[in-house]
Amino acid sequence: MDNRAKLLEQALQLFAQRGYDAIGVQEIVEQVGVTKPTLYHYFGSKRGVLEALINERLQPLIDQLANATIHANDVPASLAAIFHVYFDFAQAEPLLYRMQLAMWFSLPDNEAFQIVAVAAAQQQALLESFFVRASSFHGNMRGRQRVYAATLLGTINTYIGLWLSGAIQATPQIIHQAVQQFSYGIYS
Amino acid sequence: MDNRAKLLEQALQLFAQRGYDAIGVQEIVEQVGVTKPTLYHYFGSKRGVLEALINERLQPLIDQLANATIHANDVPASLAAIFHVYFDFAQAEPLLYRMQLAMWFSLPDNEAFQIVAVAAAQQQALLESFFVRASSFHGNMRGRQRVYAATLLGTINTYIGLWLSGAIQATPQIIHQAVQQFSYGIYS
DNA sequence: CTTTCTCTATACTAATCGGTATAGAGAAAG
DNA sequence: CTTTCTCTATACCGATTAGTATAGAGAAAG
Repeated sequence: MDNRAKLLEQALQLFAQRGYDAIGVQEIVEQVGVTKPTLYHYFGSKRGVLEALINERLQPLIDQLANATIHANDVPASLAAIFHVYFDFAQAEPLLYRMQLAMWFSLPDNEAFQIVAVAAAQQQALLESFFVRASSFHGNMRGRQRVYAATLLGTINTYIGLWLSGAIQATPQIIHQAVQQFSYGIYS
Repeated sequence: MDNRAKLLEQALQLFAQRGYDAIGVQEIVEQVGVTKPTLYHYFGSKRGVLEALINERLQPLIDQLANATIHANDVPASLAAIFHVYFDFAQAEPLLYRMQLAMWFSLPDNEAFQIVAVAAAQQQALLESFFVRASSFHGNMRGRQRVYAATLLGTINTYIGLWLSGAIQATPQIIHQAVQQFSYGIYS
């Protein structure tokens, strides 16, 4: 593992543990065993470190979400697929997901929020366009894409939060229940 | 308004805008027009400022929640009351609620999280004991208080998030829908 | 053999961080 | 009139912040 990858990994560990603002560049390079110019060579700034982390490691989630939202003819099946994408990703990258979640809930004027907001907007857009297309099959969805997308993400994150804290397991039954719970808000 | 109240109010504005870690003590006192020893006289530390904010301004939420969770014989009515407590409080103190929410989602080793965690644990405890008492009327709830409390808070925060962002209004119909959506995860 | 390019260390900057020692101003109490 | 208590300012503390100027080591290319 080269220094660039080591720095990225260590930054993730620290950001996910104490938060972006609470971590100094010095602490990252010390734990890797290099010095600051090395970090600034690869990433240019502290912000650049987080941007690289988000762009490189969160991209698979976006890609798989794009895949899961292509078809909108079988809404319940697509919803299950979407839940699976998030659960699988959170299980594969728990630290990254926790960090991204914390930053998404951090405040609008915060630097970390602004960086994560780009990736969050992509997810929101994919989900909204899915609901727009689904509305050609379910008339009562029309014009509610934004609320649906946000509620869906809220439900997903509630369950992932429960899983991350060890309160539930990520069984197919639980995922099914989460889908059902969200669906109740749609079809009613 | 005395200096203590001014400092508290300005700290809330800044914490809710850019986050606890991103704000320095200097910035708070400058915007109030006093100097650091004044702040340290009243609060002892930066941490003390946030603690005062949480203890004094978040207490009404805890109190009203305690009220709404006393009776557990009519579960749907109590759930509606709980949702109302949160919605009313978020409407009365939008900045405080946003800040508390961001800190609750910040990471466990973060200082702000540890301060908010106390108040969050009180809410969690009130909700859990409500579900425990409700289980004497609904047998299938037994042993699931923790998951129910977390899911309920997740649903509430999803809807409050939607309201804070202007995507929905806080109508009785919306609150009813939120209660129904959460209930689906319980009774099934 | 020389030049060029990539990477990394030493040593530094100005600014800011949370926090404090000291002192004084003003009101209250004796 | 004096003492005491509450509050606030000046001026400072050592530590840390993000970021950089300079230089050198080592490999690759000519």
